[in-house]
Amino acid sequence: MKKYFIHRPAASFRVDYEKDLNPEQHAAVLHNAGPALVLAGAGAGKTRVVTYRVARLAESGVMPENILLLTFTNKAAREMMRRAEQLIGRNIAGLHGGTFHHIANLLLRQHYRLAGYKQGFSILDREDSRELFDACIAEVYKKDSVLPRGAVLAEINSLAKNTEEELGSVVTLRFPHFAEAADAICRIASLYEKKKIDLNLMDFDDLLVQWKKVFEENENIREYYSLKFKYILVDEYQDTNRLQADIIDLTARGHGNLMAVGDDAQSIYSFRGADFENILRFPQRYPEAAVYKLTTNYRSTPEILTLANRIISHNKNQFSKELHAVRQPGDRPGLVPLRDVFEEAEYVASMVMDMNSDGTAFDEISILYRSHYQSMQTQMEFQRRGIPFEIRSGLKFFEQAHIKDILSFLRIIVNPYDEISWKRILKLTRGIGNITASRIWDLLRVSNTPLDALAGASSLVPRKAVEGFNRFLELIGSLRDERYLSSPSAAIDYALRHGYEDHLYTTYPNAEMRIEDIEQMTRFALRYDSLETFLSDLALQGVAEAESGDAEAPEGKVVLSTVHQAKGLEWGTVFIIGMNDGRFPSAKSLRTDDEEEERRLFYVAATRAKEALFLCYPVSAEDWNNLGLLRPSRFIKELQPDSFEEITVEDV
DNA sequence: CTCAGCCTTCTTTTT
DNA sequence: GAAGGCTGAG
Repeated sequence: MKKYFIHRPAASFRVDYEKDLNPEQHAAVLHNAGPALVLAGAGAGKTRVVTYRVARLAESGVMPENILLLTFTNKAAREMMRRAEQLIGRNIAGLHGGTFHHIANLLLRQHYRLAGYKQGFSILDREDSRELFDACIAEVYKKDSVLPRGAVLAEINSLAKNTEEELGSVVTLRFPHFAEAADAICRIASLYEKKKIDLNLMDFDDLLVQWKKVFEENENIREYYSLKFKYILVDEYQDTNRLQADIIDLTARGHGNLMAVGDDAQSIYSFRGADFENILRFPQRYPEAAVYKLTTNYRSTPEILTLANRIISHNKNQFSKELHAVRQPGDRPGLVPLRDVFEEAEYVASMVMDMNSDGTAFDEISILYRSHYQSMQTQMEFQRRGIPFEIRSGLKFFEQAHIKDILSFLRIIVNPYDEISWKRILKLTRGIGNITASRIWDLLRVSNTPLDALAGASSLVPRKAVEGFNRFLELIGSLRDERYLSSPSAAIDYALRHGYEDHLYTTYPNAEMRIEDIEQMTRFALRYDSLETFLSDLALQGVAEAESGDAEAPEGKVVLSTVHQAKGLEWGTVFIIGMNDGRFPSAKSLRTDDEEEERRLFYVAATRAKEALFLCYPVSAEDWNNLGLLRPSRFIKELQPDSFEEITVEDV
C-alpha cells in the first residue's frame, strides 16, 4: 500500500500544537499517515482536532487541493475551513470541503456521461421526488390500489439505496405492513429509476449512487481522484451509511490516508440509513488504523456532564466510554413540570427575558425540541414579547411554494426535460390543472426540443385559460434568452415581473412578503454567473444557511431548533421542551423500537449546554394531540432523581 | 370531464 | 399549518 508521509518543511511552525492541544488531541492531530479513527466525545474538541489537522497538513507541505474534508452540513464545512484558515493565517482555497452530496454534485457535473446522464441534470428535493413517485404510481396503477403514497415510497426507496439493500427486502423487513405490495412497489420503483434518466433528474440518493458507480466502473477516474484527494477527513463518521462508507473506501483506496472522526453516542440519522456499525467496525476494515480517543469535555459543567453520562448509560449498544469534565461546578440541570404547552412557552419566554436583563446575550440561549411542531407556542410567545429569535426547523426558505415556483421556471431552461418543474409552472395558469398539464407534458416529452414544442400546445388549453397560457408562452420565450443562462438574478427578476408577481397577488394574502423573499433571492443570485450552478447549489441547501448567517442581529437571537439541527453547536443555556413520552421519545420511535436512537438524541440535546440546562415537560395537553394527560418522558424517569433540581412554577 | 375551494386529518428527524 | 379528499360549479 502506497503512502504519503508528511515531511516537516524547513520553515518553522506558526501553530503551537503542544500548547493549544491536550495530549489526546495532540496525538490525533500529529497522526502521520495511513488510516485513523478519532473517537470524539461530545464537547471534547472534535472541531478543534479537525481544524488543527487540516492546518497541520497544510503546514507540512500538503497542497490544499489534495485534501478532502467531508462533513454532514455545509455549515460545518465552512466553519472548519474558516477556523483552519485563521489558524495558519493564510488562504486554503482549493481545499475541497463539503457534504457528500455537494462533492458528488461537483464530480458528476464533470462526469455525467459516465453516469448515463445528459448535461444540466436537475436535482430533485424531497418534495420533487415524492411527486415523481406519485406520477409513477398513477402511470402503473389506476385508482383504488392499496399502495403507499409517493412520500412513503420515496422514503422506502431511499432507505434501500443508502443501505445498499434490495428494495424488496427493505419492504418486507422494515415495512412489513406493505409486504403484500412488495412486487408492485418494486415495479413502481424501477419506473421511477427509468424516468429519472429520461428526464435528466437526480434525487439526493442518485448523487451518491452515481458517484460510487462512476468510481467502480471507471478505474482511471477513481484513481485520478484518489491521487487528487491524498488526505481524506470525514466528520461525523457515525452518521455515514453503507453507501457513503463505500464511497470513502473507494476514494481512499491506494493510499489509505483516511481520518474518520465521530462519536457512536451521537449517531442520530438511522432513519436515512446511517449505520453506526460503520464506526464500530472501522478497526476491522482498516486493521492498521490508529485509534485516538478524546474523552475530556471542555464544554459543560460537571453537573450537566453527569446527567449526560447517565442518559447514555441506559443504552446497551455502544462503546463504553467515560467523559470527564474540567469545568468548574455549576447548577444542577433544572427539571420543570408545567401545566400545559402554553405555560411551558410562557415559562421559557420569561426565563429568557430575565436572563437577558441579567446580561445574558440572546444568542447564548437556545430552545431545543424533538419535532418542529413543538415550537409553535414558543414562537408565538416570543413574538408577543418581542424576543428576537431564529427558527432552525420546519420549512426551509427554498422549500416554500413561491420559491419553488420561481426555481421551476429556471429549471426548465437548464433542463427542458424536467417533468416535475414543467407541470408545476403549467398549473400556475388559471384554468390549467393536473389533466391539462399532463397533456401538455405528453406533447413536450416526445419532442427533442420541448421548449420549441410548447407553442404547439395551445390547442390543448381550455378556452378560459388561453389568455393566461399566452402570457406564459411569452414569459418562457423571453427566459430562453441566452443572457439569462449566465445571470440567474436577472432571470428571477424577469419571471417575477412578467407574470409571477400577478399570480402571487391573486393567490396569497401575504403576496408582499413572498415578493420580498424572491427579491432577496435575486440579490443572493448576483453571486452566480451560471444558472446551472445556482440551481444545484440551491438544491443542496447551501443557501439558506448562508442567508441566515448574513442576517445576524448585533445582539443576537435566541435559537429555536430541532435537536437534529443543533448537533455540533453549543449554547450557554439550553431549554429542552416537550420532554414527554410520545414527544421525546417520539411516538413513532416507540412503535418501531428505535428507543436507543432517541436516547442518543436526548444525549446530543443535553450535551449542547455549557452552563445551564432546563428540561421542561407539560403535564396536560390541550391541543389536537389530546390524550388529556401527558406523561413525563421515560428518559427522565429512568434517571436518578438527584440528577436535577426540581423547579416548581407557580400559577400565573 | 376538469378545476377550485372547502373540509378534514395528522403531524420526526434531513442531504 | 399543510396536504389530501370530497364536492359542487363550470
